[in-house]
Amino acid sequence: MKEKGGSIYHDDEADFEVAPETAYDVLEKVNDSGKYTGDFVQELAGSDVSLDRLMEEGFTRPMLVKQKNGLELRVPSENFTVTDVMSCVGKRRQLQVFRVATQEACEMTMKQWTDYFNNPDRQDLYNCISLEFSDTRLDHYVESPAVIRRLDWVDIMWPAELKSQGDYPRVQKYCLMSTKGSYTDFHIDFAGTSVWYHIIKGEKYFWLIPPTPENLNLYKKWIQSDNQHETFFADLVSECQTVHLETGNTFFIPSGWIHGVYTPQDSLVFGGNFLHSLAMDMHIKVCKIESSARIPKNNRYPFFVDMLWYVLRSYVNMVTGKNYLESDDASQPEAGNFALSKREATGICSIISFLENLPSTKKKAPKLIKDLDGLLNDAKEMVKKEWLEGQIISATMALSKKKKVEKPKKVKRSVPKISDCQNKAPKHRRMKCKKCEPCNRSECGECNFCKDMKKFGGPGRMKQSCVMRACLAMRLSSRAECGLCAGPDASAGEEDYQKSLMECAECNEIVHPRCAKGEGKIKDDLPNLWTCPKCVAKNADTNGDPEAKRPKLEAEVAPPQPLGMIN
DNA sequence: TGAAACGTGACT
DNA sequence: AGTCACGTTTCA
Ligand SMILES: [Zn+2]
Ligand SMILES: [Zn+2]
Ligand SMILES: [Zn+2]
Ligand SMILES: [Zn+2]
Repeated sequence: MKEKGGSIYHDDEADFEVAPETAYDVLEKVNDSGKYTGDFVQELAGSDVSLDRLMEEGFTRPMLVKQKNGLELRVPSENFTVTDVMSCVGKRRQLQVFRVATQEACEMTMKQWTDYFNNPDRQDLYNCISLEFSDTRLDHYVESPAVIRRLDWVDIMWPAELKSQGDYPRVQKYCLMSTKGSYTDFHIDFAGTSVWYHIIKGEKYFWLIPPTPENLNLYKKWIQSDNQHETFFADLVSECQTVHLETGNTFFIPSGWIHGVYTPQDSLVFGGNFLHSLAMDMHIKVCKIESSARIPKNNRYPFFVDMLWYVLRSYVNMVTGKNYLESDDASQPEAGNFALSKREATGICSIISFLENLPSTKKKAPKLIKDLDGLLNDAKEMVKKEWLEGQIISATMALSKKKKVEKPKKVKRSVPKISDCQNKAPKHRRMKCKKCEPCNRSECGECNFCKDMKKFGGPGRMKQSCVMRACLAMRLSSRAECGLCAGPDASAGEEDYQKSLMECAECNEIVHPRCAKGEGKIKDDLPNLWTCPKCVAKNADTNGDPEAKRPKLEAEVAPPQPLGMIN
């Protein structure tokens, strides 16, 4: 995963190399589109991207859907900005970004990133392609196309019990923010995951290469070569196709496809990676390539082997009715009544042989399966039996109907304690920011609050804003004052006076941090919100333990996840 | 002064 | 936990 700028770096002035630089001009490659004449991409209407179609065709060609209607994809409008992303994920969220000039990964906060992105005078090119946001408020604004949800192994194979606890491969929802001129060199997404990819705003330019055995061999050699980034991989293969994506387009990349990405315009993209039953062989193939290339764990599909065990157990359950999952909701309805198609059986054979041949160090039971050998034996028996001839995938079809798991809502914190009930200032009403994407939407006319409005023929009693217009960054009233320095000679009106005011989430007091003594604890849910020094001290008192509140239980610590989707 | 709609509390 | 109703705040 290397990032490069669109232009050649000087290689004539130094006989020492700082870092492997491009030996070609990416823009030149973009303009040389006549050279890459493959014909793989299917252009479809959203409603044509159906489960039936994918199961029939096997999802082996990239698909382009220009208008999202029919995909049942939920995304914000093209007015959604990087600032809105910040409002959702929090200013202090750490991002992994790539510095284009040096091609190195580095970290910055969401706030730093937003300031960088919103300033048109950019000194350096950076590219952010690895913000997984399913643990943030953004989660509710983005949902993958319906057909993807019915294929994604995380949704249909991973135990719901674990997923609802946040214990699952978190690669389903990425936000990609790319500056004009960014480039991601050729790669295969981890474990040969397929990708859905929706352009909220901007443009993307893909080079696409099918994962034929020849191309995979070339790719293997190329990623292990010393001069990988001096060679434009598309020039090594016999067939490559380019595709230019624009605002509103949705793109689907099949398993294993080798692709490079250029960013012709600043762009905001939502997308996700997924494993699925139509590409079992490819997942194993790519996993083996990654292992032999010693790809670091951070850049691989998390819990891939665990996932294979869960997949195997799901098929064994569907076909034989036997259950190897230690869980309450272990069995599917009508389990035991399904057969395997030839393609399913072939894929499952790949998985069986992969799991069987794991070195004993890696043959570790996933959390909810104990009897690995029993499962393997039953799986082997299962694939020996006759499979449904001609029938398209059956067990998979049945599994695709598995219900979506509900996330536990964020627990409303702090039961009102006796100490809290005292000296609480009256709540200050916050106002819509009028800048974020929801603030600038028009009324949907369909939600409960809209229907209540007189303008939509309702009684007008509820007096609430349209749910689609819920502000992402509710601001303090413009007449808010510092409770400490406000007075006749206060410097109200100065720009900083308003901007730096902080409201305490617990006692509701509004003060300047500089006027309060002690350290407050800034909150990221709303602008200008913190726990004031007084309340921080009070909490420390109440808890007895002044420093750390409560040590996190092992189960609460998020499992390690990859640093990023590779586009 | 009127329109918009926030925060809260009662009800289910 | 979700729905509904209302007094009241804020802005223009
Ligand atoms: Zn509405
Ligand atoms: Zn807003
Ligand atoms: Zn002050
Ligand atoms: Zn406070």
